Amino acid sequence: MFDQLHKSIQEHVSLSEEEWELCKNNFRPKRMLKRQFLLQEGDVCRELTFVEKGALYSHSVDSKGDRNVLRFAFDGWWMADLQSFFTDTPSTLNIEILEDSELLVLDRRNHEKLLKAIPAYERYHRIILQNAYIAAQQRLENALGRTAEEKYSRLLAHNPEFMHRVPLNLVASYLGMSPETLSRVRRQMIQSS
Amino acid sequence: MFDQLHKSIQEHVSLSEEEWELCKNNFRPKRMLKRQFLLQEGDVCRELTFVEKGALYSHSVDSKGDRNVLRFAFDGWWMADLQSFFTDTPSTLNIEILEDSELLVLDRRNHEKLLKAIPAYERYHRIILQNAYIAAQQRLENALGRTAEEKYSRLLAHNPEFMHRVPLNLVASYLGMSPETLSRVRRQMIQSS
DNA sequence: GGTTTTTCTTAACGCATATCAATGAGAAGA
DNA sequence: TCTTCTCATTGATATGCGTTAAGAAAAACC
Repeated sequence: MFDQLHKSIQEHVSLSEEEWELCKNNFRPKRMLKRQFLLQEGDVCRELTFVEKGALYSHSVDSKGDRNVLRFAFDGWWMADLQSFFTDTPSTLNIEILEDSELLVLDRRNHEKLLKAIPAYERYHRIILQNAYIAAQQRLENALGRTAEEKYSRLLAHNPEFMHRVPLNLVASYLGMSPETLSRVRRQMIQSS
Repeated sequence: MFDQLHKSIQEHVSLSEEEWELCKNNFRPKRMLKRQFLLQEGDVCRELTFVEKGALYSHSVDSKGDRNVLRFAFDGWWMADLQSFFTDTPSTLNIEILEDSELLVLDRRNHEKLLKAIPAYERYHRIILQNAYIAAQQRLENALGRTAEEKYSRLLAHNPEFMHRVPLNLVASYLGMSPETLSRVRRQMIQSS
């Protein structure tokens, strides 16, 4: 039930047995089914979510009513709207379940309790934020000023797993292109190989 | 010389007098002039840079030889290629000085020393990474699937200071559009107001 | 197994934005 | 002051990608 979380933390820092007990007791397990919403636009994001098993994605809806996929999260990843979570303001995002999932959720009071109580827990969060920030920068680099084909190639190179677990129309939105364009790019790349 | 850094840290955490002394003694002041490069593509980014006063920007050069602006940094902001810094691998980015600047630089050994020695320093870094990550997510949200006019409007709403300190062609690149398009968008918005 | 729903592909057409080319306006430097 | 850069603007043309619409394929459901 807590395997992935334990693994994720141990990859970056080491916790004593007691610290780990304290830590995991603050999380609440939660199962959710495909198509359910973990967070709806307008609600405050009150919990950090760790994905033990499953798949989620966050998206915003723009003025034309189109979905824009912001990110995905799979086994061992975190998901939340940090902006809403830390400022206690309504979220502009939706978080939807893609595959039936086992989640671990942690509210802000418990998160802050752990940050204060366990220095290694704060270090763990610094490190994963560091990595998340680096990934976000690289995604920006790939999103700005690139052709549809380049974006798709880079996705294949860096996140091939997306193609197996996520419908193509969501991948297209994640890449900032229409499903039709992604389809055309894929055909061209298959033919010329 | 260390005013901005002191202010930035105090805004998020509190350091004792000794801790602050220890902290600041690990930074090295550095002056740089407009057009100089703080980091060149291919070199390893060996230092975190804090901008006491001035302006910088980072950019990558794509396959067609075009510059893509990744971000700017002004008084009180940090700048580095974290990917390169933490993995000790060659950077794909250039960091160039926009205005004559006073910088404070910190190498990795000293950074890690401070992280270990001063818990509040690690907390400070967790918090600014959190904020940087939130900003990066919002920038992605604004970059994907928006028209040129929407992108510019949102920049005016959220980062109006960019327009005063940065040439328009760099702003255009930051927004992922050509300078000509930015120019036209601006004209239309002036006329219709 | 068959029906319904969702996802994916394909083609025709149009538009937003890039590109190309030229001019103008400041700022920097001699 | 004059010259030289850099940066910004504008118009003409080209094009990549979105949009629309239809159908095919695959998955979900009964």
